[in-house]
Amino acid sequence: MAPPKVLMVAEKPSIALSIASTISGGQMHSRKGSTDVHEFEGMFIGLPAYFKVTSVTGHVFSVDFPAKYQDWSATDPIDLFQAPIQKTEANPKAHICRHLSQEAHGCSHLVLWLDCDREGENICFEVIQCTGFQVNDAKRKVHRARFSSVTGKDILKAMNCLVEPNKYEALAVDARQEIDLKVGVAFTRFQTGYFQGKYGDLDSRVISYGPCQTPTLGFCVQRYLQITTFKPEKFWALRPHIMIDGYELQLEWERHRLFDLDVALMFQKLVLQDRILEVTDMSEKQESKGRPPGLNTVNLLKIASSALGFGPQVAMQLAERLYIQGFISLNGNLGGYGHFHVFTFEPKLTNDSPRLYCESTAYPSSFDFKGTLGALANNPMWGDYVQGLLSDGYHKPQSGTDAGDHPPITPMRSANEDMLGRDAWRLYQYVCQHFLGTVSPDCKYIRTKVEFSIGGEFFHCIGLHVTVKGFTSIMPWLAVSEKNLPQFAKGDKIEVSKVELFEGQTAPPDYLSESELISLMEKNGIGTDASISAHINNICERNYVQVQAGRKLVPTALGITLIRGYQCIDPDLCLPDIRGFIEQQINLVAKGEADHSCVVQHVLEQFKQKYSYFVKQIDNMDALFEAQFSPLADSGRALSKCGKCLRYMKYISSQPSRLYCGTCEEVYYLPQKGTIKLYKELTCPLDNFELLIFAMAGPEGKSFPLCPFCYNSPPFEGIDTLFGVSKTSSSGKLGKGTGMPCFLCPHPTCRHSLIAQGVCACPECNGTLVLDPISAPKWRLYCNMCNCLVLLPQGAHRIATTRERCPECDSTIIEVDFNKNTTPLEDGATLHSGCILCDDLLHSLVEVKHGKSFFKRAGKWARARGRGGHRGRGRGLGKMDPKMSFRDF
DNA sequence: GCAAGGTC
Repeated sequence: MAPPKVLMVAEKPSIALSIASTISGGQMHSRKGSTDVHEFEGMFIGLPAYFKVTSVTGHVFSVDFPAKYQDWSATDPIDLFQAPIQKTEANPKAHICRHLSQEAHGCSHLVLWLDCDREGENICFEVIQCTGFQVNDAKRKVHRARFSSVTGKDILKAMNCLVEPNKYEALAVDARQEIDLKVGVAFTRFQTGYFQGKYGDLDSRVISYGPCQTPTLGFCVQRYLQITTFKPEKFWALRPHIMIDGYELQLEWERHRLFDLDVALMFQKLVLQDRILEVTDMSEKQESKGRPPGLNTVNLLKIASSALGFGPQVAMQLAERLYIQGFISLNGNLGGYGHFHVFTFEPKLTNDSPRLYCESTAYPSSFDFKGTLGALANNPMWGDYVQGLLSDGYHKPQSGTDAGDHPPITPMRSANEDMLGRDAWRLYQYVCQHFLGTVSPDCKYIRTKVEFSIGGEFFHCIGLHVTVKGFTSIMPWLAVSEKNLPQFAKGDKIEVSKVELFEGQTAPPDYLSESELISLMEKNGIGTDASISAHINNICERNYVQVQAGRKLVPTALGITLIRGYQCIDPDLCLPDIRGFIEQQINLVAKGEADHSCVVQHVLEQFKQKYSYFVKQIDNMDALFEAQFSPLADSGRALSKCGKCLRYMKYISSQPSRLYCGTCEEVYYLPQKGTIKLYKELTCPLDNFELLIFAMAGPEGKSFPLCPFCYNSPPFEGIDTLFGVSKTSSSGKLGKGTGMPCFLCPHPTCRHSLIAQGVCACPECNGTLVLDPISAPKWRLYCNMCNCLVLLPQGAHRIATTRERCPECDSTIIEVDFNKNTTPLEDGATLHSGCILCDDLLHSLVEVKHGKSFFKRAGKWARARGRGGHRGRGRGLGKMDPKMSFRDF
């Protein structure tokens, strides 16, 4: 009998590789798939077995509303609270579900190696669903491996005590997903619709709300408000100076500072009257500054922002690259674990008692410090320092304090600036310095305090003398600065040289730094180490805050107005506790103390009430918007004439760009990310609106006419392809700015429709090549569906479509008026019409240019393709297969 | 066009 097959699934490919390497001892066969699969023979529960180890890439599924709730105008957001939700594949193109189902075929055991956190537990059940295993099936068993790090020791330990996946924890994640989706989307749709329908200069595509992003913004605005409401106060401080051996020394006042000038003056007078300082006490204390604990993701992001000037998103990208290239290990959810730990697993380092590491700043007991140090020993930058550590003995790092079950970020390989590039090098350098810091001695110094009295007042000065630099020699920015004091003796009497009355003023705090924000988010449980950067990025992209010099976060008028609005309607909405509340509720589910659907119902009911109240009170928030923003009617410049009232509409250029008819109070969205202008005062034959020309950005961006009304409300049935549909969205959702330009319009007689401007079938897809009407003198056709471009005879005076069709291939006959200096026609004739496929002259003058790649099939490309019976994607642009996309007419 | 969470 063949040995049983065991399928093991990890959360990401790198962990699958580590697990397979460990269990197989490196003796495995790997093959490609949606994700790699590693196969080998071994023992499972005491019997021979055939193993297959593969992975997912994070969540397999994500939640969303069904299609009927996707139309913003047709759905009242309050209905979303009770709406059904559905799970769809998070990345349909990756076919992870199919992959798992195929790999599971014929397997009698499933071992779940997903990360040991709540999200991982949830992914376990996603995997179970894809594989077709059942949790309580005695014949095909499901096992959960619980590992605290991806080290050889922990992997083998987990293999030997497999448990069951925890349904409660998975359900808690389901609950969070549903709550976040419903609350976020309901508030976002409502406030977007409300405020964008009234104001023209909000400059944000969407006025989003979310239980993470909004409190994040709240922190920034809170600081802003502290600054603007700050009242400076004057204060005074007495500063006596003494001269010793020609050096002047300034003493600090025990009272620090006073806010009353008269009182300060009185003390100054007392001191001046006495004139003699007496040394009343001297103390020396041995103090130390501890070496840092291991580096975790959040701290790396903070340092990257505050010391290196990299935003969290950039820092994550740099770190990921360094990880992939094997220069550093990563912890948290960033990139997983280095294989380093697996392959250099040394039993002799593990004589510590076995222990679970729950802190992401703590190193696993099996961490190979010697190996890691050895890897850095030849580096010219800090090689000497490393040699010193290796010969004098490195120190055991501090145990960390942060939660999470991942080992710290450490260097893996030596590198120099040339290998990494400037930015990555700076980050890598920090990782190395930090790692070396964690295994260096603490910094030790002696702190001397000398106390004085004069005129009944007390003063002091402090001296610092470093005895052991320790880790500060590799992290010099943390060094304790030496401060020498002259020799004093108790009872010494010294004459003051002057008694300054320093006048100062209290100052407001600075804007919140990104690094402070990250700390606040971490402290309040807003986001995770992997998502913190996304939330910060979010509030920047939505134009709520701007990152200014020194990575300070300055809220915009929009950000401030939103938060002030929540504060006056329902402050809970922007407080960090809102996340805490959700978290605490789903914790009950995770612990099995409350039923999943009861909790979801309960939490949603509360948010629904908050939502209703918010909608009811929106006037209060609107009063703040009114004071800050301009009504649509006052915004923008007059552009196209409305076909209903025949008055000019206003073009609102701030995103989302749109037209607003003040008389009809209607908004017409436009295609986004391009320029728009009037199209010669031409009008749409259907509704009389003035046509516009939209030009997409870039030299190859197509330009096309559109009718503002038709674009938003396609006039014919069966227009299932629209312009501007998000390509990344699986459900083909419609959004602002999607619509029907003239090149998709099937109007039979309009000069600008697909019928009039279409020339022939696109060689790349099912679309139609249409004439770009304003492309002169670089005349071209573009596909109305994909990005295929065809260059027409260059420099022609005019190129236009005619109403005639080619008798051979049914393409539209085009008419070309060549420039008389460059005309290819005999006798200087300039006018020529024909089919671009069948007319030899025209055909020789066209080139296909598709995206960045440029190709031309030796002048006969179209025919060759047709005649050869080539069955590629779509139909060829050939005379044997010439059907146009308007064949339906 | 919308949330937050994985990871690529």
